[in-house]
Amino acid sequence: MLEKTYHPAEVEARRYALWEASGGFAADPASGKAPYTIMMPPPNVTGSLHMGHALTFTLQDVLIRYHRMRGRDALWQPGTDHAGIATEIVVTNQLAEQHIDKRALGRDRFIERVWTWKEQSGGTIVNQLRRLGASPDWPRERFTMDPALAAAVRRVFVSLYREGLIYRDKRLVNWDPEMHTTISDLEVDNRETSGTLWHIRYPLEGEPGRFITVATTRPETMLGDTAVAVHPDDERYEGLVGKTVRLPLADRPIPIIADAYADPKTGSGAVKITPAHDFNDFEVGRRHSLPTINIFDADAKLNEAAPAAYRGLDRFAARKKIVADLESRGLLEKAEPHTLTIPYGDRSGAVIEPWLTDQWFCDAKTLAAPAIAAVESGATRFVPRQWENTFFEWLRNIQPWCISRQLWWGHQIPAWYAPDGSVFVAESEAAAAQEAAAKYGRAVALTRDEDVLDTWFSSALWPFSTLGWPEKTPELARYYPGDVLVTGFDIIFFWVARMMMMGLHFMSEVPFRTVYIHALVRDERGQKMSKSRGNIIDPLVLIERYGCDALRFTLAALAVPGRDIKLAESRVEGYRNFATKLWNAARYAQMNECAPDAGFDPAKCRLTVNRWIVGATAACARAVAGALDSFRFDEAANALYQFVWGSFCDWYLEFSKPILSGEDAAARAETRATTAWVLGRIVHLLHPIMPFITEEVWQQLAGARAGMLLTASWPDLPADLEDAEARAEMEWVVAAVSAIRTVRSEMNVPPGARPPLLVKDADAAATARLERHREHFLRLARLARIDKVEAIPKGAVAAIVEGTSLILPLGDIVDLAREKARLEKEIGRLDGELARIAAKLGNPGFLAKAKPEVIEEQREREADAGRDRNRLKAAYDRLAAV
RNA sequence: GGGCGAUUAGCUCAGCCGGUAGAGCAUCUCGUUUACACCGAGGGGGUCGGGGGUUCGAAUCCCUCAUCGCCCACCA
Repeated sequence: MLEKTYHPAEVEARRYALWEASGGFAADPASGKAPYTIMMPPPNVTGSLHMGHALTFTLQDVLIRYHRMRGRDALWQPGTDHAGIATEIVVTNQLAEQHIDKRALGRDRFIERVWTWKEQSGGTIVNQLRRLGASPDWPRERFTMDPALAAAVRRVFVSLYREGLIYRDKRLVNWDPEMHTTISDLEVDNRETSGTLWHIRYPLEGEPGRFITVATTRPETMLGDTAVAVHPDDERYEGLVGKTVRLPLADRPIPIIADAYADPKTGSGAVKITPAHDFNDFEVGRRHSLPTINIFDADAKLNEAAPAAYRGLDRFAARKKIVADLESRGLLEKAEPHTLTIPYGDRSGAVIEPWLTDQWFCDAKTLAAPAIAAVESGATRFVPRQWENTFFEWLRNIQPWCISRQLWWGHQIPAWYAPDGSVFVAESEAAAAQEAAAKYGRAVALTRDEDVLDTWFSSALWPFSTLGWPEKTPELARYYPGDVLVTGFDIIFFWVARMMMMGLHFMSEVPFRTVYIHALVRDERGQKMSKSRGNIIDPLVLIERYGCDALRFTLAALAVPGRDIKLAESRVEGYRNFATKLWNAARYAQMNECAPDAGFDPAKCRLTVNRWIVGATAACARAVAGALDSFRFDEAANALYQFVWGSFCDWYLEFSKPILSGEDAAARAETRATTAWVLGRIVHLLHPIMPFITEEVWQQLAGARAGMLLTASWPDLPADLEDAEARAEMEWVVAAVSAIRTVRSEMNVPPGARPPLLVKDADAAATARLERHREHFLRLARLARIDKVEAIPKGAVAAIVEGTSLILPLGDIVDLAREKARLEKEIGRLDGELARIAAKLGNPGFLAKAKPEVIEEQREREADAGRDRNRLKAAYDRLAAV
């Protein structure tokens, strides 16, 4: 017997353990079924579940459960990411709390610490995924630093290096002076800030008293200036080009050059050029073969290239001092407020410094071309489609990808240097040594490159490295390419684009056919959830409060394509109520001995209600499958909600009551079997979204022999179960009952009173229907506190007038005055409608241009309204005569 | 500076290949009916952001303005 209330926590723990132990999550390469693959975006190994995870993993789990039920060999490949910089920051901070300095500890011992931390906390996120009901193939779980995945990384690196697609170069990079590492353009967070624009006078050499004024937001970088640029067409500076200025403070001569980069409309029109510390200036410097003077060290403190007075100062302290010194020398023309964007490291929060260093780069432009082509050709398609533009936009303007990081935690770059600086890139030290020996004719001492690779380099390989690549495994042949990638738009660049590039390059095939991009989860006011705002909703708290199924259903119902999700807790509560409703419906079925009957054939039902609910179930199944096939999780959820609550519970179960307590044994049996059958279909259809409660209900109703829903078959119901006749009849009854209820509430019947209700002017068909469903009418009418429902044939008006209460066909009232007023109003409304329709039908434009069926529809509407109007007028006249 | 999205009932949102405005929550009224008060029945509440256009007809298509949000960008 089902308990009186549903206890999510207990059921979830028990059911999950049974599922996992059953092996039902596992893909089976030997099954002979068509594969269906989803690569799980690996969460950070040290992370914990937030609402974004809850959304993305719920949607993935819905898809994987659905397709598993549809008979596919479903592989949901799980795993975690080592998250280089994020993890290194966490562990470094932990060490700092224990007053341990990372550098003092040394590389090897630091990495040991990280592995220890990973062992301790690495299980958190995967266990939280279990709380969410996720059903990936756990035994296949991978970690981006697994030996096999590390081998794949080395193979890819070496291979791209030999093709010339990975190279070492000295360029300006984004340098994080706190973490002491480079980061890629994508990891830079540009924030608008209010600052100051300083106008500085640079004295012209040999012309005392003459200056050229430059404007800058970063005066400290002037110490690295190697030119001043003006626009070639700028008349103000005609004649100055080619002259020399004396760079203040540094006291160096630098040339005035002409370059179109200088915008006459901006600042003073003359711009200082600091090739070593500004991306634009770097380009200008290249064009004019200017020297680059690097004035910062790795901490972004001024180095020995700066005048002695500034050496060792932090860049911000130096700025203050330089501004003060310029002012005291009368070289500061003015300082004005100015908004500018300042680059921050998205992980460390430090202000990023453009810095000239040797780094490893990946030729993203070359790799991007096939990725662009694949989306253009439709080999991979985005849902919603509009994200393809975002994808194209970025890939078409892609810059070289800086892949080296000066971190310790990550895949160390497989490059070794000989004493003369020659580099040997190989998959192992032995192989590098061999190459070196071949070159020098003797063994030489090699030192390995200290740097590690960008985290996203290894995650870019995820779709094939997890399947065993570069080995030719059966899994690789079977599960690549994946069917769908589910992820948020925020990592289209970081991850999706790079998987496309690597997948196409190494597998000659896209990594996935469809990319489903979901929105961000925000709070109910539309704010992004963040720790600093304090508006984080913890999915685990919601799970504890309302149950996992309620949370999953909420996320599915709110997953409207292309729109952010504003999560209101009241929604979760509402769907918790929905779960309770389902539970109680199951209890009702159980109390009434509605047991599943293997011999039940839904096509053979005789009672109208049963034929109707069978058809409605089939329609619901069709709607849910159609919605899930097109990633409309919201439509699937809503179709189920409406059907279960609106059709099954509100109408069907109420209808079943008089039958089940009635005399007709055959009708009782059929209704019991139908109820059990429909409930069975419901838990199947609902299972992908609400796995726990459906499994529990199914197991308790059908018994263990029936097998788990997890591995059950999707109920594809034949369309011919949808019985138009039964549906029409039920629609009539539903409309009739609704009308009766309305009437009752409009009659102002005192509380507690149970008036009779007379259905007036009933024609033969209506009378027959009312008789056929008499018990149902009575039962449902009693819900409206009405005890007697009678049909009164046409013409029996006198009886009505003497009666206590009555209604017109499907719902009008009776107290004479009220009734007259109501009729007047209704007739007026119909007159208005008739006038509008007549105007329409008298409009030549309408007749000429509207579709024939629309015109026909208007004619029918006119005829209906006309009939209604005449009937009401007749009724009114009769009432008026009384 | 470019691009994208949003603006519909008090709140959160559907509807948008044009044809009489919908749901959930909230609110109000009624209700001890043998699954469920995490319930049932019913009601009130919207000139679909403003303006213009196309059309017989626009929440739905086009233009424009306003407000909000996001992404990208090298502007001193």
